Amino acid sequence: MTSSACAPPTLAAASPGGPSTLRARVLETSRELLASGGLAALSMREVARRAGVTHQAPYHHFPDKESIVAELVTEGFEELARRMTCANDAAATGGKPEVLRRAAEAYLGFALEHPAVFRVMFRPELCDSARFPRAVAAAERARAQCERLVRIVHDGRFSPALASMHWAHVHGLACLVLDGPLGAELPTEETRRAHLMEASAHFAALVVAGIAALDELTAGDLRS
Amino acid sequence: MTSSACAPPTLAAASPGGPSTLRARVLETSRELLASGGLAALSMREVARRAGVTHQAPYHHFPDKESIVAELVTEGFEELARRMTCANDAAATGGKPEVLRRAAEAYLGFALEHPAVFRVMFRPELCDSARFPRAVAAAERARAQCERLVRIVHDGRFSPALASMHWAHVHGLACLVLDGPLGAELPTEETRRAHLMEASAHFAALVVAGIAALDELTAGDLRS
DNA sequence: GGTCCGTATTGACAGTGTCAAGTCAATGGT
DNA sequence: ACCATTGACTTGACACTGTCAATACGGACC
Repeated sequence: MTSSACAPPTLAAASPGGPSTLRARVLETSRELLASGGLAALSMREVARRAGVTHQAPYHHFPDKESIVAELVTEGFEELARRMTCANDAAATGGKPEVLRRAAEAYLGFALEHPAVFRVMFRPELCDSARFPRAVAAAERARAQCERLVRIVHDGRFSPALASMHWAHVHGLACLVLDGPLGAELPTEETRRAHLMEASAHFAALVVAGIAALDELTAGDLRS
Repeated sequence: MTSSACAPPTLAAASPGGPSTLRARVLETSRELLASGGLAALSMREVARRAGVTHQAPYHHFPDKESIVAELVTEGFEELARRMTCANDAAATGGKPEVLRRAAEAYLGFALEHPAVFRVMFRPELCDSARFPRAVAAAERARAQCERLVRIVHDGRFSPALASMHWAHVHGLACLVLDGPLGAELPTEETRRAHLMEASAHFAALVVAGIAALDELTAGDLRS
């Protein structure tokens, strides 16, 4: 319905009939606990309990709790990067507002569909970057797509501050609706999506119009 | 240097020579622990230890840990609302870009100067809104200032989505620099502030130019 | 003087993450 | 065919957490 292009894998990857190895089951259960009760509910011992093993069994597949979280974070950033890449790949079709709309939909769609994972992805203290280079690499890939978007929308121009502006727009919207005051007022995922896309449309319209106006202005300066 | 107007109270309020009552000392110690080691370091027992009392003494002033966090969150939103009010009060002087700059400086300045409190303020699971109406009231006050800003910048026009767009801009920047990839690259508070204000200046310029351009356009439509 | 109440203490309980051994089955080399 | 090794898992412990319950102290008030 929303976007049929690109590969469609979800976050809970792999085995369809139910994971057989304990490692996979630990990850699966961790995802469930994280999604249902937040990070507070994700406990080593509860994971082991639900997996039907002793409280130490998971330690043979993950050295500590942080490693499980890091795995989920990595998966999250990979999926996010995938969605953003997918949105940017379609940039040839549609004008700048449409390009921005698709990028926002990718980012916000991920945040709305995987809120618990999204939250954990941006808590660096939970996932030491030195210990888990795969996670930062995946995050880097997502960020590269943000930079690509900037060049598309700003006619090849780029600056770190410009990239931050765009990233902050979608990221701020996601945070506000997940953990901010907006969350309480917009209970269902549909109303959230609608509100976020409306805010994002305002942003896109103003930015695109602003770019054109400022370009016109500097062009005028050069002409005079 | 930055802003001399309005009242200048910091977050660590009250008694100057060192708090005498245990309640005040608990709050003070909690602030320190939160600032130094994040929420993981804020433990009831550690607070009691540092205050030189038994592990149960703090319970006579706060029914549980959540109440301490809620108090810090409330203080945080009050200070944030104060800064935003202060910035908006100066809206008479300066054009729209300057108004937006001051608002961004208020929000981002608070986030940069009190990062640990800021983070906790946007974790609703830590501070049940039903139990702590004072916290939500303070948050509401901050939000009202955001709406005031929207009306100032958009010539009296207002919509929830527009407000979300503006709030998301500053909030997203703050989150990215505190917990996102920007945090790792911008180590000092000064470089962070500079980068954020540059990104915010881009936003202000594009939005203001965009508003003017879109107004021009609809005016043209009416004329034709 | 006696009573009450707010403050603080001591002790316990369940829960957590994690370390250290121990059990047991499969595997691979000689 | 035997034996050593390795990996997966269990059992048991430790330190730490938040919180409940019962207890002691000390001043205020009647």
